[in-house]
Amino acid sequence: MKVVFMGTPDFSVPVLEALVKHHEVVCVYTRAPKEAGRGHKETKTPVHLFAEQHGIEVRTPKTLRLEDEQVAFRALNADVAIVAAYGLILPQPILEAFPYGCINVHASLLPRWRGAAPIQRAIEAGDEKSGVTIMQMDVGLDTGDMLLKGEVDITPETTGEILHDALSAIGAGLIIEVLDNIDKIKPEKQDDALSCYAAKIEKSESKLDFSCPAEEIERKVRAFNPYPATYFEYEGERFKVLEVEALDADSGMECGAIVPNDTGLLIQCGQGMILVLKIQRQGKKVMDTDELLRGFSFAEGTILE
RNA sequence: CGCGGGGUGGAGCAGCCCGGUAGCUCGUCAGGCUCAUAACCUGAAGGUCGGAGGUUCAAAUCCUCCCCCCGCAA
Repeated sequence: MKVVFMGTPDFSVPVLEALVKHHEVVCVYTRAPKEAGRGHKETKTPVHLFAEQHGIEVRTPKTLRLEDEQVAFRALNADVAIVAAYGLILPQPILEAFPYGCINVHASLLPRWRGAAPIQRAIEAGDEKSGVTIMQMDVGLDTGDMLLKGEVDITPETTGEILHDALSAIGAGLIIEVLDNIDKIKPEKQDDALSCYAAKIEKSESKLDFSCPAEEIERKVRAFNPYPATYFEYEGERFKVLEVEALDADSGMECGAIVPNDTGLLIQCGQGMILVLKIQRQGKKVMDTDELLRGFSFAEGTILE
């Protein structure tokens, strides 16, 4: 099929890669390059770079609301547009531009976790399953009819990164399957009653709140690993926390207290304690906590806020 | 020109501001103690202090340039 691809981050790349292999990708839409990274150099999106390497035309409109853009889009005369974490709203004329419309690769088992950060929210909430839903887009936010799903278990070891990579790969496989059977698949409506929204992750959420139960903190650390990662502050310095173990025991000290022990960095939480296993100091690499503790020590009894 | 931290024996850190050839915790190896041990004791090996210049009687420590890693911000 003749396909237009719309996507932006790393998540989208495997999907694009699969499309390139099995179909004719005539044009790629992605977010415009922006100043990012150290030195604020202009940076192209992962999808942009991939498309360039494969000699595919790249377009980076700021919005698709303008009629000129919509005309240019339709002029591509494709069969379908595949959307995977693109980042721009698609207005009605875009959704209806091609015979098979716009088909979205969404990183959750819809109708659960519609919205921006389904991967992290699923882990954070303690879901036992996640997955990918391929759906026919409509004007709502991830409300379109579902075409195909793929599931994956969330285990106690599943981090945001692991789930992200798994879903990206699953999505790449499913989209090919959908396109191969596009005329046979029966769209299924979403049950709005079962829906929930995966709010965008705010910076402020990265800071750990030790008044929460240890288990909740453990899930959040896992969900946010490696990005944006959780942290706490100690003597004005930021320590990223990449992996913890929740302990079902209490020290009797107040929340956030560094509990004296000879195992490692132990912190009292609202209920239970956490043992920090992987940590990253500012300017340093991620390391096992006991490694850091060979040359650095946290004062026992300090209350982390 | 966005802001900032760091590169010191295998690992993690200190020393650098106030120059005088390197220290701590751990690991490794050997020996000892012990019923035994990840515990303890004794000893040993292991570093051109990221690289190149410069200043100086003397630089890990001061100056210049380069390479690499990372945090914030975006």
